[in-house]
Amino acid sequence: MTVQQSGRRERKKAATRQKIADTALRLFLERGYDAVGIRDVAAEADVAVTTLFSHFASKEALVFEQDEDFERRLTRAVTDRAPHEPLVPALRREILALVRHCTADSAAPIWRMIDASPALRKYDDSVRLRHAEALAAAIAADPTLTRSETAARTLARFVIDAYSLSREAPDPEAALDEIFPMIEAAWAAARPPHLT
Amino acid sequence: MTVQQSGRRERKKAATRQKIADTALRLFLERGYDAVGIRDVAAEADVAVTTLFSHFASKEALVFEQDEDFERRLTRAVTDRAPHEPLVPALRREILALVRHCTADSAAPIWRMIDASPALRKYDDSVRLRHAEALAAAIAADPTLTRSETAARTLARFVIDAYSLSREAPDPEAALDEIFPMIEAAWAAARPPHLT
DNA sequence: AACGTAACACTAACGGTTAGCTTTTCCTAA
DNA sequence: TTAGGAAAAGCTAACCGTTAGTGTTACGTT
Repeated sequence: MTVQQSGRRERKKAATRQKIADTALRLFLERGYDAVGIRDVAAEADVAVTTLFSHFASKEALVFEQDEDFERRLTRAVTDRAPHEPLVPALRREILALVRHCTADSAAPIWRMIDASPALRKYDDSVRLRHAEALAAAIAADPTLTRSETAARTLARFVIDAYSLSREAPDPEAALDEIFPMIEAAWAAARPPHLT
Repeated sequence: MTVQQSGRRERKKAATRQKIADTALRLFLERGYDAVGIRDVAAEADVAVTTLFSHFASKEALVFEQDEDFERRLTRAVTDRAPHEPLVPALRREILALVRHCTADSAAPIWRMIDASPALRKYDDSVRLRHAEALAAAIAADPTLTRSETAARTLARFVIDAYSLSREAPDPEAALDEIFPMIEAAWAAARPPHLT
């Protein structure tokens, strides 16, 4: 049983992970994602290739280092909202915040790089689907919502679609203004679950 | 200028492509997707590895050989529907047909294989997104639909979501019965485009 | 102080994919 | 009919992400 660690080990591990991520992002932005190899990143971060892969599951994952934050924020928008606050407006607020975060000037070079690389775009797609599943689980777990599993999953997909479509739109916030009324209507039309 | 070919070349090319696809699918189903290498497929189909990759962009593409059919059927459901037939019911009919096609017993082993392989699932996700874009373009091009570009893209995503969610559901057709009323409501709530 | 183990390193390989180049096969225009 | 052009296919050799196998170091515990 491992209990009560002083923390040096954990801190060193976190530092290694961060150094790898920082180095990777810097090299990718300097030379382009495709022009930088895993061996380059490992050498520049002064770690072994195997160490790099013990911290990140793939080369693409180096770019999406903080996607767990994204997922947590989404599910918390469901679970931590004020009592009796309607679901969809809460999700809309969170998606708006996330879209603003992604379209901020500081994040622009990263997203330009992602858009330029088919591998990264594909990875982003699959990440979004994972987030949709997590969101669906959070929605389905809310006892105040009397909707079926299928409706929960559907709403989750639609909300993630809103995020993705908004990011791609020329005017992201205007796109959200257009998409979320559609989602509201869809959610209102969702049937309650069958009681068997 | 190249014009008027007898067709032997094209037929041979199509035959080679088909032989590769058939061999690949057979080997994948016999031994498992991960257990069969590209070199195995090429050898068994009696072609060079480079030839294989001149017909298929990736190993995963071997499994999704006919995804262009899928895309064509979707866009035609929009463009070839009866005059003044409402859009969403037409799409619903087509999605239902496609879901039935995928969940038929004959297709079951293939989809079991896809579900078992993360690489194939990921590829399927990206294929669906491509189809959503094609569908969005078809919807946006219909002059009888007075909706914005964003609304068209949103509807396309929702429809593709319906397909994907339905395929994964325990009762696919019941899922469609639940999801499409939501899509109807969303489409009804979509704003007409701004006239500038 | 000694042991267990998590983190990291090293080498070598595997498997998908591509570049570079040659050969074969088909089409067409003289 | 044939010569020339080009598409299709072939071969070799490599690139690059990723992993297996096997130590080694550094930390935490007993």
